[in-house]
Amino acid sequence: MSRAKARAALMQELENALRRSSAQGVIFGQTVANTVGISGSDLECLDFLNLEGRVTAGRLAEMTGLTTGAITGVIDRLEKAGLVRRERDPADRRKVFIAIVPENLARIGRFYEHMQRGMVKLWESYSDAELKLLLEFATKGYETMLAATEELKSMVEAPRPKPAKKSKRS
Amino acid sequence: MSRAKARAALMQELENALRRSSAQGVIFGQTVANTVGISGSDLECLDFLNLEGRVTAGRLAEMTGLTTGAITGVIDRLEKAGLVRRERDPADRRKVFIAIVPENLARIGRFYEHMQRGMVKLWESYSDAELKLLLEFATKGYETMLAATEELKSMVEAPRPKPAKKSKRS
DNA sequence: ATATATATCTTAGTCACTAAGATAATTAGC
DNA sequence: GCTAATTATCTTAGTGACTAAGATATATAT
Repeated sequence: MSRAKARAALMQELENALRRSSAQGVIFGQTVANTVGISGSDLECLDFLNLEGRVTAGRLAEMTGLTTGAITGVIDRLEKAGLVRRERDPADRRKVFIAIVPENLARIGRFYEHMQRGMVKLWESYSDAELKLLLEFATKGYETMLAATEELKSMVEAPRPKPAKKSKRS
Repeated sequence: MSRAKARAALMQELENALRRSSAQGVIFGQTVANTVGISGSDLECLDFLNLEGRVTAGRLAEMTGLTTGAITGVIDRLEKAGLVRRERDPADRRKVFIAIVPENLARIGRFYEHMQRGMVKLWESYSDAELKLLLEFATKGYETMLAATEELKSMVEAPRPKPAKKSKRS
């Protein structure tokens, strides 16, 4: 096999591996959600809250791609489960910040332990330089996906080049 | 900052980056599905079919974690959209193989093009050795998630150590 | 032959989602 | 300051994908 072909094959393998692991990540998430007794979207929102800290309901809608109405439902369920708290912004009383309730989040952490241990074990097998390479790859991959998502949205949001406002009505 | 601390911080960054990109991957998938006009699960199944080739309905259920009833619906919709075909196994007529219809799949490929280009560009910036490192990481990450998923399922499937059929009734 | 097992499909009911509009608070124009 | 427009969340009605349980059809075992 030529060097170029070998490289193309390597990239194909990498693509498949990334897709497989991405799909498995989705399934893992669903499984955690089932175990906890909440929906996949609910868990996804919790995850965003963990990453970004206290955010408004509207921002959650943006981040997840759900409507604000759906987010209201998500927050209702998470709040009832004691996992998050609504906090009205005193400076702008229209806004509702959603904040995690760390005490109760602990009981979810339990379901990530096995995963966490496995991942740490994997990460530990790499040198600092290798970890940096992986971090850069993950970051750039994220940026690529974000850009592709925006591109796709713009394709779908402007599908009609205008109803062609005919100057002469038929 | 000590070396150990710097390394821990690096790992934390890597974890966040992986979670972010994983979340964005989910959103990208949802966006593609919306654009195509099918559900997220439908697209996920198509993706599995692309990776694994012709598979049975039951295997799709296993792979996605959906019930066989739900898979029937997925296949019905995909078949109606002309994206897959049901093929009864002549050797075991209970089985239904699901096969992609490549001609019609092309119109979906269009929505992956931008993403694909971005990813190829990213991959090309790495040496063969680096690509191998990334492939290994993705593969091991997949295996870790798979194991964690199985572990989680066993936690939930055997939550009660049996009604304890006591040998000596109290 | 009959029973059991396997693979998919059907049915009834549930739950999260969207679209549209209601409510409430803020900002802008006059 | 008063009215209009804007922003942020919530409410409501209706839709669609999902699960659980059981039906159907085929295959294997005793």
